Amino acid sequence: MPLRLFNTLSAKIEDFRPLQNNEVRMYTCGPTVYDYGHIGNFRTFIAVDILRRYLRQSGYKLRHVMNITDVDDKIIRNSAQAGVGVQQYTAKYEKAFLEDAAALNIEQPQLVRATEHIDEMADFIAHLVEKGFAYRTEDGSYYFRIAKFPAYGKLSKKDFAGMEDGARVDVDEYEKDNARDFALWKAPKPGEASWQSKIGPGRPASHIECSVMSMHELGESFDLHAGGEDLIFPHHENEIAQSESATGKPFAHFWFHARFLLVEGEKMSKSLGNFHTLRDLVLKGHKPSSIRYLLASVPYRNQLNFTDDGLQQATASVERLRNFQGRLMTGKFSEGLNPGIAKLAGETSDRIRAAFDDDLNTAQAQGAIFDMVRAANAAIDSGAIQKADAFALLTTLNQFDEIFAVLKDDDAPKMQRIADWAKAEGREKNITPELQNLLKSNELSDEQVNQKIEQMKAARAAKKFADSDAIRAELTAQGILIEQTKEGVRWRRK
RNA sequence: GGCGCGGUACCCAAGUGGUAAGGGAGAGGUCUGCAAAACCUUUAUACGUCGGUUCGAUUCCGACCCGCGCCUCCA
Repeated sequence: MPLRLFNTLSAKIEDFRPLQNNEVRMYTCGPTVYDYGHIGNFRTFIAVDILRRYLRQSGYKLRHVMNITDVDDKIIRNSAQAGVGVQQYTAKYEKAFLEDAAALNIEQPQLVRATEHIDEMADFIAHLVEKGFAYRTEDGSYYFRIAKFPAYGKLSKKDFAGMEDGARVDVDEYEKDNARDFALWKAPKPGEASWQSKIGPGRPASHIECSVMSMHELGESFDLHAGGEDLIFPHHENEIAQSESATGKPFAHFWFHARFLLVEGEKMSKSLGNFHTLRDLVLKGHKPSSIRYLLASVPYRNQLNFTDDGLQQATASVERLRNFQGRLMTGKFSEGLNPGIAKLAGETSDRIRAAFDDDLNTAQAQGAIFDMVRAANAAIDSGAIQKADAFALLTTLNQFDEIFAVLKDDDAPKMQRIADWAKAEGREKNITPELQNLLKSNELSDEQVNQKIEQMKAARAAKKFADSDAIRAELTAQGILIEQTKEGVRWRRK
């Protein structure tokens, strides 16, 4: 069964097949690096990451490009306020974004930057002017002439016939032929970053970079273009208009949009005080894996309500999966195979695949894996699991985690890095006791913990329970959770 | 105003024209020197309200109520 994906362009769920052979070419509208990334950003990028990972798991080769917008109005404004150059300003936030994405196990696509493609953009605009799709105004700005592209509105399902009334005309844009015409290139203004180019001095307007860079890297027609739902209009609509006018060919075939999330039931906004960057959340003591899991839990086209409670629940779910994995990896199983378990693992694997094939239904995939966890745990308890079974179960669990990417327990070092950043930035007051508690578990190395556990085991064997309890208490205080099970002592970092 | 999405148990959240996945939380239990953890079991006479279609609707249609999104910078 092929992957079926919702395509914003057709407004339908369609079979996804690459245009060329087995290679998927996709482009993501990446961040504008003017501030630290917030969880809304990361919901989108995690949705894309899930798509990306699943395409690879499905056997496709992948060419995935994402832009970094490193010049725009906000950047110019903020860097001026901060009193640093645009370059220096964006470098800082690009680095932060990439670190945060990595903390969330978001795989990094090939990156392209707007400021590194100024010449290509100027060429592209010149070409549009030649073909009559764009025009220059007296101040040296360039605009796209919407009247020349009748399909305008096909992505956002807007009908622009006779809809010019109500559109505001910016003071700076008094020379536009039509109020809906959008900027391709902005003439220089005093104090703003500006480039020399074959179409004159200035800087690229907000939509041009994605058209130019995506086609530059992926070709005039490519498979998939992704971003947040807010980009449908005007950003992606404008990209389509520019690109298809320039080439006369269909631009992206699939348009993938992630829905906005809510925070505590309301739209996330700075004024409501529910605006969370990833770093804020970590400083409050939330693990990156919990955040990723929660953001991945609700299928990308549904509204996701991001709450503190949800984060706790996600943490518990991840723990359960990790415990299950730990049981399988450390358990002592006899040689052999139980056909019932092999069947369970196989069926679960199919269910997971079917769930992702169904427009990336992550919630269904979770349902499948937890059904397996429950049945397999019961089987372990009853002694029905043998070595080959444990292996089969782990294989299915890994299949799940190749997409979800939450099993590996490396939260502590990631959180440590963010704590270190807070200190370096003079934000140590934002480091909560909750985070400090979690970081404690990072202080002991695996060897140190194992040593302590050997001491504890020895004390228990000698029935010196007071001694063993003392060691256990010490480890607990260090954030190390001890589990004494039939299969032996297991531990993990809290 | 235009276009669109959603309202499922205490919370989060899938899903289906034939009477409801999964997770969390609660309760009970197993294991254990104790504890913790882990594990198991259990928890919706019905899916916003009211009508309609149907042998049968939570699932289709209509109206209404409520929440949310886009139309303007925003992932």
